[in-house]
Amino acid sequence: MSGRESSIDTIQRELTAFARRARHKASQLHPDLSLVTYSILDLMNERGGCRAADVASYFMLDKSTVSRQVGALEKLGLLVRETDPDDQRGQILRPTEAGLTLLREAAEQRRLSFTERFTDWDDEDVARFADYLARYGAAD
Amino acid sequence: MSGRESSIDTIQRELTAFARRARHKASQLHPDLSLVTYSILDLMNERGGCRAADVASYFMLDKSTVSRQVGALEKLGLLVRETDPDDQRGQILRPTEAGLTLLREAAEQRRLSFTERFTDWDDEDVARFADYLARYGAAD
DNA sequence: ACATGTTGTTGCACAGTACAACGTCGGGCG
DNA sequence: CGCCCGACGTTGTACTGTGCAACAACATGT
Repeated sequence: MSGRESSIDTIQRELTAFARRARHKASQLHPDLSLVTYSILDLMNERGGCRAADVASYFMLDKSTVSRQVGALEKLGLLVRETDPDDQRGQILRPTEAGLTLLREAAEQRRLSFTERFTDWDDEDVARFADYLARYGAAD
Repeated sequence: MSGRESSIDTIQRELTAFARRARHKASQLHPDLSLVTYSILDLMNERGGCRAADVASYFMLDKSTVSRQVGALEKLGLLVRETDPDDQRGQILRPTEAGLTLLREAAEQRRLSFTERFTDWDDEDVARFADYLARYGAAD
């Protein structure tokens, strides 16, 4: 197996292992926000409001799943939905203040944890790693 | 926010997004092997046989979860368990021939898919990306 | 105006997971 | 040696996340 192939194998394996651990770590990091709900809130926030269909396609989730998650988040008062004035079928999702606060806290927790594990990396390596991941993710 | 911090943010976000999509993609790639069972088989294979406790700690799973997954894999004839001669409590898990075959096929599917998305990366970048991921994963 | 497609909701079923209680075995300490 | 504690795995129970299918409401093009 060539060097390139074995590198690709490593990438595959490491990313898979990461995925397998992610749920557990997310629940450790911010117990009141699951990996899914965190991701959804985060996307809504970054996009400045978005529709359920966007969330579904971005995370490759069924729309029914998103519908329920959104319902749960709304019940918790973390987001609001407004019917899209331009399209009465759709609705626009936005985090509430409470949602934003929770999101910020969770992000802070995550950042602490991530920062800690990069202590022995120098800046250039961190930057390059981020670039590679972004490049990889962009094609997802 | 410093460049380093924003890089760490990117890493965080990309890894999380990846994790959210992983299950779906795994089921696309090899429908008869879930992300979990694939990972477990793969670990057993790479370690040349291992105990359930190893799997649990490696993937941060509860031992009951592992026990059930292993049970399922055994029922499918993909692995065998032998009681550890050195410690009658434990058991050593090994993929069967059928398990190895399935694993090889799945790995091939994955490799194709991964290879495809790295077509426009040059060798050095792929190698460095792999190194970074391995380094990251080692601290997990 | 009607057929077709898009957006979200609901009913149903199932996989994956955790936690707790338990049986079994191994190892250290009196 | 005999006991107790700890490690390994299994089973019962409950919950979350997920997908698929059927549906309702709205939009769009002909």
